[in-house]
Amino acid sequence: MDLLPLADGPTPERSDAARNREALLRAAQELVDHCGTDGVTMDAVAARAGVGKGTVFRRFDSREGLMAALLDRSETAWQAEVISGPPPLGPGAPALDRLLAFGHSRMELNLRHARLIEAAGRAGARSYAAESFAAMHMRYLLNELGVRGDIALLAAALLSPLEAIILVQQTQREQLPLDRVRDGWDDLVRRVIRED
Amino acid sequence: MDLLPLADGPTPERSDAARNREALLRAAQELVDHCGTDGVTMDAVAARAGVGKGTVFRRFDSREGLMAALLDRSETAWQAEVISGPPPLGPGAPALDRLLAFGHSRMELNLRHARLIEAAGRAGARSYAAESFAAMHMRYLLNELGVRGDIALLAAALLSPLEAIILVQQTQREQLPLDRVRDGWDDLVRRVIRED
DNA sequence: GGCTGAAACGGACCGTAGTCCGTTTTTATT
DNA sequence: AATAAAAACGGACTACGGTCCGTTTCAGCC
Repeated sequence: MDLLPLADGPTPERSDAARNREALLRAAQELVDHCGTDGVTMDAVAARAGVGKGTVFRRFDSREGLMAALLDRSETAWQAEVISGPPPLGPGAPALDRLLAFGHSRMELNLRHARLIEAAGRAGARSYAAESFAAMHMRYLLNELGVRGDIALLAAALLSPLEAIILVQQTQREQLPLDRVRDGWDDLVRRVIRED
Repeated sequence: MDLLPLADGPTPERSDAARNREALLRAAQELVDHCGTDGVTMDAVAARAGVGKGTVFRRFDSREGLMAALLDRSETAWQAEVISGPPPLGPGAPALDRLLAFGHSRMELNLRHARLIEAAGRAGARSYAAESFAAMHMRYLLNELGVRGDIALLAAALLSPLEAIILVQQTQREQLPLDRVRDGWDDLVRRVIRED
């Protein structure tokens, strides 16, 4: 028999490629921290990582892809909290409490990374995609609550107002206090899930 | 006494400026029609309108601003329908019927202009801004329905799922039938407005 | 170690958004 | 009609995202 592993998916990354990916992410993060999102030019990232510009594009496809990769780190950490962190965000609390905590937490996360999310454009569309973790978890919680109806669309409806672009509009341009926005979302949730 | 008119706002536009604005909008629209949104480069628009590139930026600030100006025309037509068109979108129908018609109509509009809206970026943020016509009308209808609570936020919550970026995700990437998305929104509305 | 093919690299190059400033046009005034 | 200030114009110029392709490096095999 041969030693080919059974479908290990796409070819594993070559060592220099992996090294450069790390260096590039590092460099990009540092640029975000020191110079803000606008300071993250592809040339600057390449230079700081000590590689050629072509390499940046080879690894991340586009500036948006690079931004999305940056986002992905905090997204992963957040997912871990939802899956196995302390309640009420993590498991152990009643479903409604978890749902509200989920929304509040998502709200904070999206606001904190608003500029990065914007810069990631469509590549940063990680909330509202049905296959996204956030959408799946939202559907799960709605199910737990015994909500009837088109769960997928209800989940999307509850996630939409948590999108960074909406929250920035409300809290920054319209100067609504975050508390009020949060309470408004809670109210929305209660209206959506209540029985007749 | 002097003849200064009482605050006629910002200086009126000079004749050549007005002429060029028209020519530019025309040129941009033609480029959208013939070459798609991507074909609308600032150089192409300037060339087709027979003016210099600097003029395009002077009139519209940025590519996003130009796209937003294009959008503004259909937006205005739509507003006219809502304000004075035939029911149920226009006045004369029961508030709930108007609200549902409003959502369906907005959904179609946003989907039809999805690419333009994306290209307009933040300048195309005409739906979810509280001062926007759509938000104001939504608040008005919710009031008519006697809905209690934070009307401004409820309006935003009902408008968010109608954003082009969400609808494109649902109908194109996830291949949900438009009917289903529409029904989902109707369901959301009924849940939100119903009394306890 | 040496070979080989595939993968990765790098940086010159291209297209486009946006800026800048010297020149031209408009409009109000006399 | 002449004049002058303000506004608008135009196109060369810059910076950045993205591509291309000749060169280099890696990994598996003898």
